[in-house]
Amino acid sequence: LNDDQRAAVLAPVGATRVLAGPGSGKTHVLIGRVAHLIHELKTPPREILCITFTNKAARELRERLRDKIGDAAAREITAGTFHSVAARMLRRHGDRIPGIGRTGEFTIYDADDSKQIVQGVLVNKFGETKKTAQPGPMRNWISTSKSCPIPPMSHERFVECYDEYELGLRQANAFDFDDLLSATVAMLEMCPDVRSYYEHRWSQVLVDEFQDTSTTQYELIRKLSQPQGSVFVVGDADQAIYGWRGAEVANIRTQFDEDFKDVQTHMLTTNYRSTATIVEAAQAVIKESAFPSPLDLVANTPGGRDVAIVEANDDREEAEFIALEARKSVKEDPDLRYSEIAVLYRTNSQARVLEEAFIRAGVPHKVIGDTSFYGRKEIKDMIAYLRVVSNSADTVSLNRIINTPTRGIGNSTIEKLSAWIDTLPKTDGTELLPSAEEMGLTTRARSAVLKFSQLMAETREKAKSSTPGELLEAIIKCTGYDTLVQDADDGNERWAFVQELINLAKEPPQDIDETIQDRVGLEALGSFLEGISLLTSAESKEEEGGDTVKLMTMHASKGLEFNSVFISGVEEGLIPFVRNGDSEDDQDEEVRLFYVGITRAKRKLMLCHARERRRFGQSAQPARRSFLLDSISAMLTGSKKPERSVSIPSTSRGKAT
DNA sequence: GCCGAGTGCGTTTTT
DNA sequence: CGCACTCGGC
Ligand SMILES: Nc1ncnc2c1ncn2[C@@H]1O[C@H](COP(=O)(O)OP(=O)(O)OP(=O)(O)O)[C@@H](O)[C@H]1O
Repeated sequence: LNDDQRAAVLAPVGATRVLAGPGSGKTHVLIGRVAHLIHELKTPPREILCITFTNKAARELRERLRDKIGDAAAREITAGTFHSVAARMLRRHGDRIPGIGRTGEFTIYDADDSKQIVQGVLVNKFGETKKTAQPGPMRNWISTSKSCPIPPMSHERFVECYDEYELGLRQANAFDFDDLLSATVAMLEMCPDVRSYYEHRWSQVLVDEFQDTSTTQYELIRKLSQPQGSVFVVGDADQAIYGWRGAEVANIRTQFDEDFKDVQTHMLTTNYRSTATIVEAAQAVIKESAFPSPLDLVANTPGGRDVAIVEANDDREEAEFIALEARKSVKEDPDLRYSEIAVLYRTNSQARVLEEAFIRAGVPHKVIGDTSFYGRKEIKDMIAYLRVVSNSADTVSLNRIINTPTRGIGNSTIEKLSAWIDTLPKTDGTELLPSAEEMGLTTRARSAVLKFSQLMAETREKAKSSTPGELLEAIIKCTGYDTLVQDADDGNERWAFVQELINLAKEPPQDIDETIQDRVGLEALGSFLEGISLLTSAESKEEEGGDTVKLMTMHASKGLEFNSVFISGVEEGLIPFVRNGDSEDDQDEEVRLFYVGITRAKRKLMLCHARERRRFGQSAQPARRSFLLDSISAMLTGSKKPERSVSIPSTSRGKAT
């Protein structure tokens, strides 16, 4: 550690703010701080809470702490994202919130699940038809008004729908993503005993990537850091890139200073990651920001010819260049591994061309942030089964699987069934399935329903002594889902996905602390489902994915570092991304995003752009290189290290048209 | 209930 | 262009 880093680590207990430029070693400081708390200040490890941006970052933090503070202590520390930590708090104590109407088995609803609830509201309460209902915009509005301190304009109808939606969630014993944070804050406000518990449970709170915290998250930190006000936040306003989803840069800039007592601020400005040329390029970019932070970054490594601007004729050639260049650099440098190379882009849609090029070139690669696995029908079905077992009130999931595979419970039966349920006295929903005896259905439909409810009852019984994986295997067998999948045309492929999920469900659960946990039973099932709901784009099925080039958005690259970085599509309109009705703040965030991308590179940076790019499918649109490259290019030519400008000649690669 | 053909629409970033 | 979703025929 250098002097500044050490000073931050050794800061007295209280409110500490560390402004850490890219590559300045904020991870080291965080780890050093935890070790200091434990070793010097004798903080019990279990009283330490670390909030990270992804769960992967949390695991890595714990891993690196293991060497410093030992295995036992590392396990006891709580480390996770805001959402994971909040979910955990709600499971344990959420039922104490007056009128909350949820149990510890609540399901976490993602945007799709929420949309289903909204759809139900629009159709059943607002007289919309299945076709006319537009749940999407309504759900977005609800979500923003939940997480926004100043709710957006509210039409009457929205407010009414909001209330019905809330009711729907409650009846389903579910929270949506936004609720996880707001309900937790409400819990701490309304339940003094719970608040007191957590204040003692976590006496030391540390937050990474503080520049991207939302108002609600900040509120949570304020509450948890009481009564000592002992909180250690680390971040960099220049790397704030999540304003569009409610993050407030003001939290790190000014709010923290105002709200906490005697704040000590430390600045880390030595960049240990990148060569001087890369740091200069980054600075040339952040100069374009209207509100740069006061940090003045200094490189620790001399620069060379390690930044290049590359022009290609079109997006395909750009992609091909990147794939071949990646292969070449690994061939030429025996120390360079594919996993030390990253390709960054602005939009996920760019991944396709790039991936195609990597496949053609035979270069091992992995697209990070690809959530299509969990979007697959068979995977969603399996998860829905598990959810219903875990939380029988989960109507969205129940609707999904009640007739999958088909078992004679069609739409009309479901309608009659739910009409019948509405006539029943309100229950908490848990008795919903087993008591299907007296409803007015045909004998056939009734026996189908009874058989199903019996199946679910048995499965729930089995869940008490099974791991999620074993349970899943049992469900697949007794529902006949295996034959359903295997008999399909693409059965083998789809069955492989199911197998993958089973394997995942057999792995030991990963939690925000690693103290002993049951591997069987309903609680283990709940953890498994929660883990899936709260997966971040950084996490994937096969961890890390071996020695492969990583393809991801610049957003997903936050906090990572690579020997070589390619940035694809540095063109007007794409980087920085321009949409109509953009505010100045929005454009500033685009500049910061590019800054984040650039500063991921350790030794080599290639900024690529194409002269034309296919938008979606059809016409190739002409493209100009981004103005953000102008200052970099000027800086490269101005110095003694001339820009290694590469232009790719048109290839004669025949397009079979 | 299932499957295939046809239609319409979309690309900003994600917990 | 590719996909998600609908509708009509079986
Ligand atoms: N005192 C030091 N001496 C040498 N190398 C260091 C020192 N501190 C940090 N590093 C190295 O600097 C690199 C960047 O560290 P780290 O990942 O913590 O950056 P960071 O501050 O989190 O950056 P960012 O904000 O961009 O994510 C790492 O490779 C780390 O090993």
